[in-house]
Amino acid sequence: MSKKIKNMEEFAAVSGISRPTLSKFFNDPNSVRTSTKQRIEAALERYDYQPNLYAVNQNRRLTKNIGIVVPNLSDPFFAKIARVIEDHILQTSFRPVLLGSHGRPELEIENLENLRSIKPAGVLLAPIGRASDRQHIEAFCKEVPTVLFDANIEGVGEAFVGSNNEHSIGIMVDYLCRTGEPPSFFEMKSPTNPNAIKRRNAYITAMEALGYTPHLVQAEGEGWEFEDIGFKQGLRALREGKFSTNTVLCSNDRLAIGLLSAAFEEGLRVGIDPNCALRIAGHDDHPFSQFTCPTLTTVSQDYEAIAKRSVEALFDTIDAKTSGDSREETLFDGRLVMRSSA
Amino acid sequence: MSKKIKNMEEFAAVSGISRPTLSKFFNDPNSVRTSTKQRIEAALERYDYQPNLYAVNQNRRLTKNIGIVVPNLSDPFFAKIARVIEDHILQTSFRPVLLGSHGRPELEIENLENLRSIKPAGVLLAPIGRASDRQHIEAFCKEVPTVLFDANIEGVGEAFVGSNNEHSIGIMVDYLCRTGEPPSFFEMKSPTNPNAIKRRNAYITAMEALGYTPHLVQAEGEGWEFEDIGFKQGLRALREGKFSTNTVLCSNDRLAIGLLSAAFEEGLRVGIDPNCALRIAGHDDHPFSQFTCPTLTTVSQDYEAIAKRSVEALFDTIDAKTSGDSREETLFDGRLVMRSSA
DNA sequence: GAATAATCTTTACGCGCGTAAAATAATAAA
DNA sequence: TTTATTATTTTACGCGCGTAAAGATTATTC
Repeated sequence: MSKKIKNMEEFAAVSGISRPTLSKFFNDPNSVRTSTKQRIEAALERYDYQPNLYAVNQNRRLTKNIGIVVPNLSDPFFAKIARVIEDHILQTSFRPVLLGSHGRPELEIENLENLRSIKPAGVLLAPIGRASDRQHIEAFCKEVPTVLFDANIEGVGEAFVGSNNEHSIGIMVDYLCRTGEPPSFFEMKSPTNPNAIKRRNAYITAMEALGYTPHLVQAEGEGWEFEDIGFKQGLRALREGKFSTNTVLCSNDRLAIGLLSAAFEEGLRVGIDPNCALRIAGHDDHPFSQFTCPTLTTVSQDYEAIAKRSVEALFDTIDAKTSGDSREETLFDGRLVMRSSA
Repeated sequence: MSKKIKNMEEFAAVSGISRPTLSKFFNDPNSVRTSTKQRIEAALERYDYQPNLYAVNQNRRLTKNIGIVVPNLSDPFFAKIARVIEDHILQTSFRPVLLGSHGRPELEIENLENLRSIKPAGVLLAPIGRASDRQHIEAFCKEVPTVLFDANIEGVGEAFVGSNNEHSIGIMVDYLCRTGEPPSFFEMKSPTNPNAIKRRNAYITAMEALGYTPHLVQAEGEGWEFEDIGFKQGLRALREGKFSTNTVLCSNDRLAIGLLSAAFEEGLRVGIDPNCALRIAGHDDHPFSQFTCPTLTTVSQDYEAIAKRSVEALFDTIDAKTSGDSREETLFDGRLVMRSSA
């Protein structure tokens, strides 16, 4: 708790330990003898010193940084999964570096460029999706071990970890059909996210398997303001009677939250009860979906499993060093979360 | 679009520009003659080179990094304001480094430590609040120019930028009293955030000024799961008839969202209409408050102004170099957002 | 076209640390 | 205690870039 130490040389002088040994210690405290380790730690108590991050990393080919890039940190879904991933990384000797792309492909690329300049050991990337600059990302993945999560880009990155949309939409459609009228599917007309496409197809497949005619209701609009789009386009769809039955399955929870709001505006009672006019279901188990009115029936993505597996997959490829012979795709099944909206 | 360049020396060779000039260019492209700049930029098109970040910064006393630390990135309020701040910084030659503390004071300190090791030019910090390690933060602020925002810690940092809670609670109480029964105040019993204390006091003052008796309803609970606390404790308060009138002003929107959900659960109609059983108002204009059912009447914090002023204040102190003679506190007035819940 | 100013090149050193090699010291095994 | 093993110290060099100084080149001005 005293004098400020400038560099490792100086710290070596005051602590009575040679500089190379200190260097070893800071790289891995257990690589030195226990008695030495204790002496160093005692000295660290008394003197305020930490190695210069920039000098430490300048000769390293790789650092101990792991980049995390998500499309939009303002979306609680990504905030949540990023948080879980961060926690997993913090439990290792690596450090997470979290970047959000604000939904903008240019920023996504810029984030990757910036990451490249800090020479990360690896990167976990949830691509924006359709709008992403595939070429650029592909080039990046060739230089830095990268695992994609949430949104897949075929053939890019060392691995992909995400949700099994076929399964989750399947169980939801089954559930809805079993307990009431078959659902229409409410989605963005031109979704940025590839999961949306998979969900649409899964919906169609599931409906046909049950002998029903699929019915898509597509919302116009671009961007990430899903609640707003869900509200405005949902309101219009409700007024124009676009939904073929009393049941709507939304492509994601944020759209569902908007639709819920629109239904309320229209004075429509939403819920599973027989005296309700509408049933609405979502997908993702968005952090807020348990507080909507009524609470939202949805499919929970397995955040924990996706985060854990993504991190594992990344460390696997980092350790293996053998880049990209086999690209593994891991999909986790969702879980039906029955609440009161459907 | 070709050969990979290892270092500036090599890039100097292939581009025909001397290394010191290149160094100048990378520090400020406009510090070299236009013709030279063009030659360099042309070479950059053909060769893949970017200066080694670590080598660049190792001799600098300060880097071009600005740290941003918020209590919790999973809270859309902080996600949003962080996003606006990031945008402001991106418009300068500085780069934002965003860190969330997951609501944990240890992580907050760790984030600051990590920031210190990257030698940021300055830091924008929204402290967790009561739980924050004041001593540690104070010590940090003495080394790195730091501007606090959202939550104030008296005397710490070069400046503080936040909301004028007295004003915003004042106008809300006025509005509620003018249009119906005077409100109870629903809040956390022991809030982490200092704004909560100010809002409580502002509520009491405003009520007394209007000749009403203040009535506090305090929710037990710790942590950041405000919606959940608002729901559970709100449900109990409703059942036990804890609210003295049909009107409730919540300390923040997330609590209000929980209470809204509880009211729905209890079959209570919420809204400004005469045939409704309850009026609920919030504070913050949380991104989701326009999609609740009913939409939430609240006070909008001036995100844009707070973000802008915070960044300005930080650059002021960075430029001035003269650390902390006068600590400036800037408060922005909120704006009443009338929607349908109250 | 010469004089002045601005810019560039050459040369050289330093930053703080990683790390290799050889010598020395501390520990463990015999 | 001696020997074998492991850990530490000494010495020395390199990483990629910032930057200072002095001389050479270019642009600007009259």
